[in-house]
Amino acid sequence: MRASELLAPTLREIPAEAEIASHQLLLRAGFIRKAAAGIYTYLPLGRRVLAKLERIIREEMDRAGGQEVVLPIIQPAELWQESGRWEVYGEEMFRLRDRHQRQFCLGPTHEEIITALVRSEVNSYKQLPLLLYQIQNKYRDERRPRFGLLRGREFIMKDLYSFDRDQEGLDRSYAKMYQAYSNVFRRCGLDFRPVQADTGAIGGNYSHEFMALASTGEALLVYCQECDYAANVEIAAARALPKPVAETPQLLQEVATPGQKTVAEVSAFLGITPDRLIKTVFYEADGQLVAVLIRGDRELNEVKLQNYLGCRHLTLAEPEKVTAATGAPVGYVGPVGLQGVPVYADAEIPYLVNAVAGANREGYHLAGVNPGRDFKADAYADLRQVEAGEPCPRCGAPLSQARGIEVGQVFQLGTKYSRALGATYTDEQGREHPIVMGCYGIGVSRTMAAVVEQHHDEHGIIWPLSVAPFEVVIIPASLKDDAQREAAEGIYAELLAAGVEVVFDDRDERAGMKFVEADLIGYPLRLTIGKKTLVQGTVDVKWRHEGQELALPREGLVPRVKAMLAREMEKYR
RNA sequence: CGGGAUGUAGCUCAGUUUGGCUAGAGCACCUGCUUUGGGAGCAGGGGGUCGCAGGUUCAAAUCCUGUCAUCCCGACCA
Repeated sequence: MRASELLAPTLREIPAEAEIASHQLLLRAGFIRKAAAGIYTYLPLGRRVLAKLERIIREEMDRAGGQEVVLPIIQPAELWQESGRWEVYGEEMFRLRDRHQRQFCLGPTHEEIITALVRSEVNSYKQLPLLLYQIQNKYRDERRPRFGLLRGREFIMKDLYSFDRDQEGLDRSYAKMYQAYSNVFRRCGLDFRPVQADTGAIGGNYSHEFMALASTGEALLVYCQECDYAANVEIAAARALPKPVAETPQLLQEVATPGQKTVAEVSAFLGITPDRLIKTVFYEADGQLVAVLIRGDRELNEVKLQNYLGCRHLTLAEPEKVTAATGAPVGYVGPVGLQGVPVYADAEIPYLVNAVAGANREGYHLAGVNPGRDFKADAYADLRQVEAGEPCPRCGAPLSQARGIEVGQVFQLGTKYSRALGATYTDEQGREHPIVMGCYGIGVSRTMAAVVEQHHDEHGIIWPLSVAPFEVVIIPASLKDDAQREAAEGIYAELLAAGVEVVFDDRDERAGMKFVEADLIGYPLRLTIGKKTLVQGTVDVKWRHEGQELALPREGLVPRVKAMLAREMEKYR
């Protein structure tokens, strides 16, 4: 490709809308342009990176036994009504009507449509297991799209669905995909970690997320330095139980705490540490008010709470409802004497001795609160968020914390969709069973952004060779110099003939500008031809990810470059 | 959806408080000359319904009302 013909419009300045490195650099280097909030156009360079990612994904999916299909983006409402998700998905689904007023949606995911296909085409155990996948646009009308490609409303996803006759079959499919995903992300050059994950609204019972480690990631995860335990904090189990306090239980006593409402205020006012407080938080779980108790220095984990309660919707209760239930405003509520509201306490709560909690009376707290004696919770459970440094639930070594970008997730769905949609098979005895399903997603466009988050410097992107839009860029220092132009043209022709993906920067621009742009775009390998190198019979060769520039002989250059590329590519196998 | 902010040239922004000349700058773009190993210099040039719609006024980028869009924080979420 000649740079003079390549549409790669670079921006000198950082677009005001972009906050994080991947968004800024993909815009500046001319890979993407925004069409609307959360909706992007991929320019030629961006399209080439996507193609590289997709190729790696296809190879790994095919190797694991997957078969590629293309499912429709526009899906009929009936299927979603059958599964019950037409209502559940709510505002996040893009909906539309055709000219006959029939309802459709733009597919936010494809479980329904693939299950419908399989129920009509698969009837026998002889047809199982089956792994079907596609690489397709997905549509989710996010309330708040952000961070460029990391959270869009239209995005590219690889989704594979596995169909097995039983749980053992699903376990095998799941293991295959887990391995395939590890291969994909390793080949993309990502520093990633699979973590145990919540199964969320999609349902199912077992799941891992593949996290690309990045400080800009939206997900928080913990992992063990000693063993291979790693989990999203949403579900990471808290195992640390506090040491018993050797203190004599005292009498319950009301203390005036005028104007002191938060944990920080109350603990400072009373001169105690926050871990002596009981925080009482009210939620509405599918419309029912519940009280949750947690130690003052801890954070409640809403995912754990929701999973424990088994409710569909969980929201913080309105302050008015809290007051109606307790007789006191938020900030002064507590478990002692609380009536008519189920109370769920974190597992640490029973270890507290002489704690402080709200008195259910404005301006007052209770001291000397002793769980069990002064109140009884309806249930105790692990409801708090795990923190860095706590012991690993598996081996006890300290946990570390990191942020990650969720680039993939694997789920065991079970029979949720096959039952809802009637996808069954007949076994050897002629009995009918629901097909056991799994689903496995990779955010392709998000992966592109994640790679940039991990591979960039102050000058621009540093693409891993495996996903770079081109492998090599050729920069002649001056095109006006016929000798340089001819030398560059010759190398370009040879590289093309050798099957190297190469851009020849044949634009009549200053060399400095070409270097700056090449660094911004992130071509892995750069060949520079100048006056000096011509005299020496050499070409300057430089990896984008290294500082050192090498002067290699012009003679035998192309085979040498091919060998360098092959060696570099070994990193991504 | 709640809170905050911003919409002026392709991009980054000034001008809006206190209404008043032909609406500005830098970058980008076009032409010419010079330059040519890290986003060149000089000269000339093109490009703007000031998001949109109403309103107030002799006069609106500027004030008022509505509306749309975009971004940030939060809530929510495969």
